[in-house]
Amino acid sequence: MSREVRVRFAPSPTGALHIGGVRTALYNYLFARKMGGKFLLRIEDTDQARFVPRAEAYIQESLAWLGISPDESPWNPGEDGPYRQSERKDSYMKYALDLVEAGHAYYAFDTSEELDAMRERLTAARVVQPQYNSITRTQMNNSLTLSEDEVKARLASGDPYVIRVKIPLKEDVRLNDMIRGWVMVHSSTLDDKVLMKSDGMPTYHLANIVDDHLMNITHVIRGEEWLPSAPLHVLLYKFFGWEETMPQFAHLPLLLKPDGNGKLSKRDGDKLGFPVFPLNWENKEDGETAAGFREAGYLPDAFLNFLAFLGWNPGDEREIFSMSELIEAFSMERIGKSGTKFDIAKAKWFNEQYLKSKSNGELAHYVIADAANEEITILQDTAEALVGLMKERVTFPAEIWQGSRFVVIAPTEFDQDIASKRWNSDAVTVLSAYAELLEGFTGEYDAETAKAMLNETAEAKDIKLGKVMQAVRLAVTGNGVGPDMMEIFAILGAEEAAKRIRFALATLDVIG
RNA sequence: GGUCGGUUCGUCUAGGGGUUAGGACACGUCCCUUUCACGGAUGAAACACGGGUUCGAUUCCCGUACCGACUACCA
Repeated sequence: MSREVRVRFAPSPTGALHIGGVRTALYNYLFARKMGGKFLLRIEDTDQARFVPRAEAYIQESLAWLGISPDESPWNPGEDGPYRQSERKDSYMKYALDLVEAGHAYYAFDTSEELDAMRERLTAARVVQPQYNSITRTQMNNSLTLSEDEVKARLASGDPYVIRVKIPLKEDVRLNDMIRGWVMVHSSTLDDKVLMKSDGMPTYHLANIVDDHLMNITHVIRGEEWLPSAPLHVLLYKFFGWEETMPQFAHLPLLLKPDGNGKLSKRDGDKLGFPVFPLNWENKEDGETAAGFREAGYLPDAFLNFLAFLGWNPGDEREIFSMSELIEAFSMERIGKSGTKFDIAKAKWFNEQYLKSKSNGELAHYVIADAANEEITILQDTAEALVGLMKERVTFPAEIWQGSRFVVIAPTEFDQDIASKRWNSDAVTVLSAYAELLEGFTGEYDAETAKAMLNETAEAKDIKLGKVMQAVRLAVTGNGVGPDMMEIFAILGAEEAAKRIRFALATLDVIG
């Protein structure tokens, strides 16, 4: 009988949540939903030195922005809480002690100076792997080398100590990773990792096993950087006698730098000019802000779609997926094994696709807000019209207002380059006649009539419309490029169009 | 250095013992067009290398190279 699927995303609140972490959260979420199970969020705050208070809220807001909603979390706890490791602190020592009792762990009193000395000694002796292991522990200060009385005395006197796992000398450790298949490691290459730190907090290795067991986690889906320590985790499950319910592991391929070498990091984003975080993050220490996808203008559903395809694909040629479609199509088997280079051009393409697919009404608020930033108030109808003009030609919402603000603000200056090439006598002839026509016009002025009237005007003067079109655009918008001219006329209305043409006629000098 | 993982167009990838090795992004060309885009069409572009196994290997096995992760009282 199979258990209900329960997965967790377990970030550390040490700063902004990296995009790779967001993808890990997404895959966990998709898997849980696909399997009809639960997705939990657990905060791994066992490192007191690196703790950043605002990071937790950042994680919460990032997931909320993308619609990755945990079924259980510090903010909506279920029955297996608490959901912060710091609040579970008391339970870890008991488990560590159980391991000591069973001979699978031991106390170690070595100071960091002694540890450094040991590593130096081993390096000098050309030991290939200087580490605290089954060989070297015999030369250190621990409950395996010290007498029972001395250990008791040290413990009683409050000497700082850690608890280390006692890795067996010779044992093949194997695990069946859902993405990578069988991975085998010999225990002799593992070291006696610290389980309990001297500050009384557990390390990740102990805490994640204890918590995953207590919280009935069935699948551990995490980044590939954990693969080397996975054998240790398997050993720990065995030592605790929890093999029966040991979760299945799935180690996700890493997100790589665009230029090919190494894990994607914060610095890459700064260097290459794109975000690596979901939301803006202000670093309180240096006062700098790391860019976020949200603030850069990425739509949450587009970003989500992009993220899902970084290492996964549905196996057919579809590319546009909503969250529910992702859930439907998702499967662990279709996650790739190799690292994925981060390609911002693809992210932009997704954003363009989503922008185009949205209604003008949905996007109008961006335009209203951007205009408001310039202390210009525009109506919903106007905003929607501007969206209609621009949404198929931009990558980000901010470009809508930028590319159409001339509709609201009549040009007072004109592109000199275009003027010097196109503002000829033909243009002036046609525009003068068109302005006159518009000034007497009282009918419905839409894109079609605007065009028909312009055509008639040009024909009457025996001038090819194409020859003067750029001049028309220049007169009305001040620019040589932009969205469909007739649509612009329709939004402006006959009166305003005439006014602008008159202004241009009075302002610009005819060439030739 | 050691352990582990990975390697199909520039990038994301499909495929998989016999295929014209497919798609998408980006790029080139053409069409559409009042500009710039959108859109449509089209082009260039890949199985890291060497050995096996096999009638046949890009696909399976081994090795090499390269890339990466890990190698803390951080996660």
